[in-house]
Amino acid sequence: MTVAAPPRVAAPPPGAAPLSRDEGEALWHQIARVLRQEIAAGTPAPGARLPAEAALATRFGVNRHTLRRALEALAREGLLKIERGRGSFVAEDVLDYAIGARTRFSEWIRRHNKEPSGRILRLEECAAPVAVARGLGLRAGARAILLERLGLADGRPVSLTEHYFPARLRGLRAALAAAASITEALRAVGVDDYRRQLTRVSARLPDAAEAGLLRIPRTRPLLVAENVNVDRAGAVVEFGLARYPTPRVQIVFEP
Amino acid sequence: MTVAAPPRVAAPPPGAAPLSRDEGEALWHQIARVLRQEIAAGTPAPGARLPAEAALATRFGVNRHTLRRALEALAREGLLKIERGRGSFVAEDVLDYAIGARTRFSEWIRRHNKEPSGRILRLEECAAPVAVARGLGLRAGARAILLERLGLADGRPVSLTEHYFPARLRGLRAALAAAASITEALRAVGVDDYRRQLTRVSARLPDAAEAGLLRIPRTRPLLVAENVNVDRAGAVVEFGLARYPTPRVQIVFEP
DNA sequence: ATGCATTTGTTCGTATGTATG
DNA sequence: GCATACATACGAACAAATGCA
Repeated sequence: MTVAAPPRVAAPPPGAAPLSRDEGEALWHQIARVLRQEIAAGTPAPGARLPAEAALATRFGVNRHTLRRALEALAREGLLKIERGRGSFVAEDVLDYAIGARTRFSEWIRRHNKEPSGRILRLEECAAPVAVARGLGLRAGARAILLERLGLADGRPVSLTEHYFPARLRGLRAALAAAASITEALRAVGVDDYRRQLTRVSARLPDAAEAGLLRIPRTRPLLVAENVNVDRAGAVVEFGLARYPTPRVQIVFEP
Repeated sequence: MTVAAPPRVAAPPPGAAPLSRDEGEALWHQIARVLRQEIAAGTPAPGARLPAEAALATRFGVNRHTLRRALEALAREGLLKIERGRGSFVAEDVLDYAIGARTRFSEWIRRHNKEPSGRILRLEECAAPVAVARGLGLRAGARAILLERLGLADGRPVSLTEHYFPARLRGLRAALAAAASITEALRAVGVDDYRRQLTRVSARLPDAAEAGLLRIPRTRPLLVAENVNVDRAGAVVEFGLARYPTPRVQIVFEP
């Protein structure tokens, strides 16, 4: 009675293991398992876009509905982010930056089981911009030492920081050039302890240079954190201006 | 774009008080004073773009150089932000949101000498999304009470918040509908004190609905703060998800 | 500014297999 | 055997958001 419709419309998967169409595991469940495995293996990488639903459906030889069920499941698990009109993206693995703790960059990165590295972009004496001078408690245009640095975790950029120091810290510039960390350089000029006094957080879109250095599109906001560090006596020793790419980095505050 | 009559270089000002060309106060100084007054009066509003320099020069009947001196002065004062190729903008008056303090919305706004108000957008029982359930310490899909609210300061939107409460707090939904504040509603169901346990801050671009409610362009990032509130015994009583428009709002951590 | 291509979201309809009573 | 309910799977078409030239 029924018209003999073609029962097998589906194309076989090209290279990978074929899906079982037996009565065992549902197709969408098998697909989710395969994708979950691939994401865990690192391809596609965090933040990367998956092929379009139509393409994936073709790859697995299923209808788009079936594939969508698999994606929805992964999105519910938090492994994917689906954005209408744009595509599906592998979730970023977020680096929590704990404010308040006396954390050095390398410690922060290592706590997330990643390898820290960095690159000094600038180290110079300059006139402090207005906002910086206010933070450092200097008059506008006063001399300051500026260190700009790109921080990486497993080779991926995660921070772009400007550190301003009052010029009264004699020898600091040379110490910064020689030392492996800011803490160490400060200790070399007699500041053996300091703490974060205040942090102000905002966000904005990156300019072309920032986007290039941090390897993000210009539509991805930066978290911008200004902070003031003081020594034990309460004197300001550093004004920091850190830019973090979202959503790779989050700032966490735990009183 | 062009105003009524730009025929001559030194046109008289159209509607406002004329500038004095005596040897008293410099023209650019008078112009700066007028603009300062207008900005203080609220038009143009914070964040708004000023007319182009050429248009302003015409309005005051002065050369563009003269006008630029006035704008530069205002920019140095921090009242304006001049962006090459884009225009001059009235500086946003930043609302510092102090994290860590036990701050209620109305207190926060009043501390900045503005009048707080708000609008409840949603008040309903729903299944907690994954991230929320994790924050509340519930299993995924558990029932929760959701309150979504738009916060305003002097009529301008400054926050868009979702508050999730565990359904175990019986009667809370009615209390929220009746009470003027969340603190009050919680007290009505027996939670007489709570504190912020953790705050996680990120940023992203707004979707169309968020941009509309907060009255910002879609290219202006939001600060997104997730926070967990616990009662005196340490039990979670609220999971909050707040979205603040930048740069109108900054988040400040002060340990 | 406008239109176009791409991509996800939604809603129809159809068919099949399994479990239940 | 039959009716029902439910999950699975496929097909087509359209709606809506996005990005780009």
